[in-house]
Amino acid sequence: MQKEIKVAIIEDEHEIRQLMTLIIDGSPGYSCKQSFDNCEDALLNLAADPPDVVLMDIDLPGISGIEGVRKLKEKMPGTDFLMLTVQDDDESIFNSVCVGATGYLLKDTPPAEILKAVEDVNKGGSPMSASIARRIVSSFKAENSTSLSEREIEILRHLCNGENYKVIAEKLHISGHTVRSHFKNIYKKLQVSTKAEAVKKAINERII
Amino acid sequence: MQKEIKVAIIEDEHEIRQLMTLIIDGSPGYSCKQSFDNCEDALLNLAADPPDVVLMDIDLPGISGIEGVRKLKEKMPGTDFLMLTVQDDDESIFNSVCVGATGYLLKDTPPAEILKAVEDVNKGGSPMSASIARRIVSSFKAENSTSLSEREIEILRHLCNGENYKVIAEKLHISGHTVRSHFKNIYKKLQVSTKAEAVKKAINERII
DNA sequence: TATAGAATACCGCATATGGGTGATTGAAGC
DNA sequence: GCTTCAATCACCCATATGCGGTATTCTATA
Repeated sequence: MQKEIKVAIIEDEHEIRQLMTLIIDGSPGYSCKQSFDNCEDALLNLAADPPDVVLMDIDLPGISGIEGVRKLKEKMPGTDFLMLTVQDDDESIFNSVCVGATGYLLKDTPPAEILKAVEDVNKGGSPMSASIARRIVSSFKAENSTSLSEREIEILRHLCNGENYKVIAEKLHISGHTVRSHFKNIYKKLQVSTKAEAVKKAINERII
Repeated sequence: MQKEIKVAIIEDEHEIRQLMTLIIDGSPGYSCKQSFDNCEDALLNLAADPPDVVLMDIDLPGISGIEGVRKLKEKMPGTDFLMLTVQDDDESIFNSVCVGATGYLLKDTPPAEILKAVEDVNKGGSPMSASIARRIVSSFKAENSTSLSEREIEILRHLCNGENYKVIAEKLHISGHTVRSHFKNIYKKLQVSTKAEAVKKAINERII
């Protein structure tokens, strides 16, 4: 058997924290010697003996779990963070993974699956509750069908590289006037009126 | 028990296809009455009786599995696609989820887990092999270290909404001059020189 | 306490940009 | 043969933008 997986818990509700601690510490292959009811204490004490995996709640008094991951991750880059929360809104999910959480479980996850998730994280995976995974995967899906012509997409691509009309015109061997005409049509089709919006839309809708 | 989950397989290797068909069709709660060794045939026949889940290989003769998902998804928007492939490069993974695959398994996944994944997909999840999930989650992680101040990030956010200096100034109750000063600093820090580039960088590096 | 950085504010200048309008050409489709 | 549309080019005008400066205030933090 491999080395025991060292787990820490940050969770403000005593009952849940104690229950989780008991479950983890009582399971062979896992240990949980550190638990906190807020991020501030964790920030002061956790880095002294970094765990392999941290189970992190989001709705905490003081520093939120998301902010906590960001700060703790700096001190313990080798530790994986697994969110364990009731929050299932997009903002919480995406902010969590953006700051470095490697997994995201909802609190209705049965204990056996939480243990499996901890092991999974430790092995290099990213366990997520089914609905969370779906949302993350869906976020990649292209919302196709913007009726931009080939040429317009080409120009949009140049725009995204920060090139101005003149440069684009030179690269495409057309006049600046033409580039501007294309831009006007692109703006109309994308329903925007500035370069900034066009770039945003181009990236978010994966046109480019 | 719920309705049987109807599964279809698209996989060019006969042995694997037959084996998978047998495993799925032989498992209670699952049926597999349709299997193809290429996307072309699937495109002609599958939509007549859309399955719940399609297990899709990527490396196929003719139309690739990724292109196949894109085309089939148009015809059968209610069907979920689960990639089952040896390809574990970033391009395959991200292209798959971008065209609409809802799960991604590597071929070394044991049959029991494949069955579980099919069920998971059908329930609204997005099963992924551990290393795949990690890669997708990691793709969100902000490569921090853009030392933008809070205020600068706030201004960048407004920029991404297509607002110009004047509008941003009004919204933040500061003068246009100040907004422009902030922009200068933002450009310096991001090493860009236009709004378009700034927006691109802001989105790609998830600063906003 | 000294220093750095953040946020604020201002000036001037050359150029880029967005809006409006209009025209020609060639290929695709009816 | 006619229509439509993408692609090309053109002009006018008001404003926005990027770049070069300079300066004050406040707050961390070394």
